[in-house]
Amino acid sequence: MVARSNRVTIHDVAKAAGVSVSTVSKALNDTGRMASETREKIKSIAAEAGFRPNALARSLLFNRSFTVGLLTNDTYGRFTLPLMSGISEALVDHGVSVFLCAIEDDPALAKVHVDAMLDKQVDGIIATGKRVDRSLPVDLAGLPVPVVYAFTEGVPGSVILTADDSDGARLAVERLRKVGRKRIVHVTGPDSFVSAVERADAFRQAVGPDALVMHGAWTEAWGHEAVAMLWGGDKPTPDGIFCGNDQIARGVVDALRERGVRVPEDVSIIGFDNWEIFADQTRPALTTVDMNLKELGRTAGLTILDLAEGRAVEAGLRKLPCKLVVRQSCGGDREI
Amino acid sequence: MVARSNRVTIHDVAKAAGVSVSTVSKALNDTGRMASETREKIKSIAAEAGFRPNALARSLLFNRSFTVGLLTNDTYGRFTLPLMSGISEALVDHGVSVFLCAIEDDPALAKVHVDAMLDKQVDGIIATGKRVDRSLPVDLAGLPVPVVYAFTEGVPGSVILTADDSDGARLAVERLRKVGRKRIVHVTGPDSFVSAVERADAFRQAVGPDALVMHGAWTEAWGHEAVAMLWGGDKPTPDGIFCGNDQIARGVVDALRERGVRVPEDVSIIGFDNWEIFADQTRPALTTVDMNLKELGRTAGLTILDLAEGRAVEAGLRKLPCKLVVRQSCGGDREI
DNA sequence: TCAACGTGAGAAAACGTTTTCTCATCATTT
DNA sequence: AAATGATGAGAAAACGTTTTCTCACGTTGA
Repeated sequence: MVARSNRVTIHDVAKAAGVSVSTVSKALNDTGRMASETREKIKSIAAEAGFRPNALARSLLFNRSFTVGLLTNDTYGRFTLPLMSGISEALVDHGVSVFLCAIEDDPALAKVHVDAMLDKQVDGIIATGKRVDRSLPVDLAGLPVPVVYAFTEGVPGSVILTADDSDGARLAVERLRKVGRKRIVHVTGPDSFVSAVERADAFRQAVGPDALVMHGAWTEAWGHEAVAMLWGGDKPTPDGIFCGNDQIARGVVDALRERGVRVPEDVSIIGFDNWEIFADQTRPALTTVDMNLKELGRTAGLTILDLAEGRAVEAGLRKLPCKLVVRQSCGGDREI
Repeated sequence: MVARSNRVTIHDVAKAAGVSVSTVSKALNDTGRMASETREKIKSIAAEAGFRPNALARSLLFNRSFTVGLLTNDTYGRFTLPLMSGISEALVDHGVSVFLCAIEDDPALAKVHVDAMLDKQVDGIIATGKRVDRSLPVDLAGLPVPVVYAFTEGVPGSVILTADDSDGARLAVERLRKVGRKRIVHVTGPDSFVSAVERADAFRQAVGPDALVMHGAWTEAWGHEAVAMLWGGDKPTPDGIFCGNDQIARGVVDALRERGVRVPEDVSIIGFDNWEIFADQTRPALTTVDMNLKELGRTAGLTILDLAEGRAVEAGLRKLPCKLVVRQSCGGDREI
């Protein structure tokens, strides 16, 4: 047929132990009946030979590949990597490995990857992306394996996991209040993003009816611009700014410094995302909302496992809480 | 044994077509002898039934899983993601999927993942990391599958792929010269990094014996600090700065702006890494050296495939050329 | 008319496991 | 002494493919 490798199989162990393969299998799996002496002998011979069962053969038998696919169009990895990390962490204990497929918004490529995963009999597929209000360029409904959507739009009736944006906004406002801020504004991304809108709504709810929300791009430049607008007029300037992401926050902090406004003494800043490369490098380092993506990944992994093993899982959208990561940009970080 | 799935197998097709499984197999693979009429009929029946061969079964037979493992300790994904993207792109045409395993510098975790990959009969393993002069916390020598090291330290005698740091430095200096710069300095990371040293050496080679190289941290803060040092004394200030990464470059650009020094009119800046989130967001946007990590990934993928299929591959360190990505921070970007 | 040959298609083995079933042996009970 | 039961271990089937071998049948040539 084809060149055989030299890996040691259960047959080799059987031969070495002078027993049948069935006996070896039962010995190693602690099943069946046999003299405990035989069992131990076989175990030691197998260990010595470095025998490890071929997972492919077991998969074929059990119809379980102990493999899941992670499909993403987030080429940057901004959201995918923490998620992946959580998934992997949750599943490695169960002997499950993860196929990562980056599909770059290309429907044809997506289909190729999905088919390849299906052919390899993945136990399930986790779909993720870079926005919760956009779906991947491929239809995952009606697949012969379970699907979980994490941080991306999913079809109705499916399991969808996402971060609770409202919770994140509440956390931020709560903190700003706690450090004594009264005039709080929200500088965030475009209102075409559901996330931005949800946070803005929760922000208004928490701050009050006349709360100011400024929509713009998700960029540092918009942070600068927003500061120019806020400090440029003759209205009273804010003493607390909740930013829609860490890049905007970075822009805001830099712009304030250029104006001689002190952060956090004069104004408290809170970001969103906890993208460490920004949050940590900004001076002062950003206090920011963390979406707990790793935890989200862990949940996604365990959910797909439940599904794969036939346990019932409640369908629908499930929002996981955020957490606040306290650094210096908001103040109050020493009080603890 | 276990719950069977309802996937359509070759047996189902055979039954539907009223022939034997061997005939179906030969029909679909265009092998063997049979009436072309039979062949076509079987093909159409298979297509209609949506038959796709179970890759697990083929793998078992061929001793090839069409699967490779990517092992990384770069949790950030700064280097791993472009690499992964290239690997995947190169291999998807060959029906090969990629297991991604993030091992976070944990030897035990690494071993677990490697064992899991081996059990699943991966055709090869690609190791990668965050530095070319550090190795992963696991010994990959003597594995029963081929290993390729990409952007991480590998054992002697193995295949090691990395970016050509010297080439990158030469590219940068060449460009600075081309836009007319005479007093060029290099602000880079710690000299404990082989990459930093290699680039520094190539820089000196290109600029001349009295070239100034400043080692510091890989941070924006160091960029600021370096500018303070360069502009703080009474020596002539440089008119071109080659930075060791984009974060330093960002710091340098910001510090210069604060001093009223114009970029690129007065001073040309070139970064390293082409980390778009920095390079693109800096004002002016950074001209920077790109290590071609995606191409490196592609090469790594094809190499592991060669190895897996028994083709000879020359062992040793192979350095792939960099490329310069021209934006605005160096000037000369309109001349083209 | 008979041998040689070509053609179409199926049977069976193989890949490496696990599990069910069967069976031989030996000890215990009547 | 014969029947029963417990114990230890192996044979075989199964998972879904591919490939080699075999064979029946029909055609061609002498």
